[in-house]
Amino acid sequence: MQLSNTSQYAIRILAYITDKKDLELINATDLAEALQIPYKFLTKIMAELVKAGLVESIRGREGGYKLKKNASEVMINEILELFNDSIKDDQCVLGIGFCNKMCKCALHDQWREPKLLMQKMFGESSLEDIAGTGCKI
Amino acid sequence: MQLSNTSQYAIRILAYITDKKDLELINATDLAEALQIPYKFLTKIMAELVKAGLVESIRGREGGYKLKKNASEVMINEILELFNDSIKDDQCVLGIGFCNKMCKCALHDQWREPKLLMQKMFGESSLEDIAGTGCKI
DNA sequence: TTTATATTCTACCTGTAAGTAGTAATTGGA
DNA sequence: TCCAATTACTACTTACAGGTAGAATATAAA
Repeated sequence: MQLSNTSQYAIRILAYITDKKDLELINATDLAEALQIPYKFLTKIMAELVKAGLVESIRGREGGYKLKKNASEVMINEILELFNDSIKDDQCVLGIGFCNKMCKCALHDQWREPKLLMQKMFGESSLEDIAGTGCKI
Repeated sequence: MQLSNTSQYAIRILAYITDKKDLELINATDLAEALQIPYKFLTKIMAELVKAGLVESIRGREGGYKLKKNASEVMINEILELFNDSIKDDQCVLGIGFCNKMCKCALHDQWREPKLLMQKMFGESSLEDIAGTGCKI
């Protein structure tokens, strides 16, 4: 009942970059240090974020990363979808692929409300919304 | 953002046994068939449920399984704990072991309410409560 | 006592997420 | 031009959940 490490890292990385938007570029070494994410694993995630168009990268000396989209337009859910971690409507707590309106699992109705809250949380929070809050790691 | 397959199977198995409590014993073959769980994997889970004291097993011909505790006294959460799948108070959506009151992650406050709902759902629903509801698989 | 039907135990296989290693490609500055 | 700093790419390793295989053990019935 947790997001994957990769998704959690990705959200934290993007929130951090958003928060530091006064800096033109942030490089992988600084990100890994600040967010306590293994450097090599971080660069792997960054490459996916670049490929997905969320982040722009500048290679070579003095290079680094910056947000490509407006932080207020990037919802958390968009990040989760990249890593197949978003909460689908037909996904249920005892589902394993079986659960639907015809054949409800035993916790189907109780699961509805927390699921909706989580979907709302991920669907309506933008990077800008979460960037300033709380600790950075 | 899902329970492990093992936990989901375990809950469904126990709910099914609860629902069939008029039968004295149910064997692994019937459970696997009825719940569409791979037989060998099911027997592995059953052995854990027996060891945990939730289920009693009778070996040999005409053997099988039955609930050992009263179905109204077994909360879903007790099952989840067996498979390290229960929702801990200090577990957070972006946590990875970091999140606490001193250093909140960016979604800490938004996570509170769905987490409480899930804890309530798992902590206050007994096998008896869920046994009759919905489809069996 | 033998046999068929059960659970139990130990070991293995498989797929995937997480993480690591090394090298290639790019680029600004000395 | 050359070097150092940077991202990108490819491949590998590790850990673990999920699942499988086969033999051991137990027991009721014939």
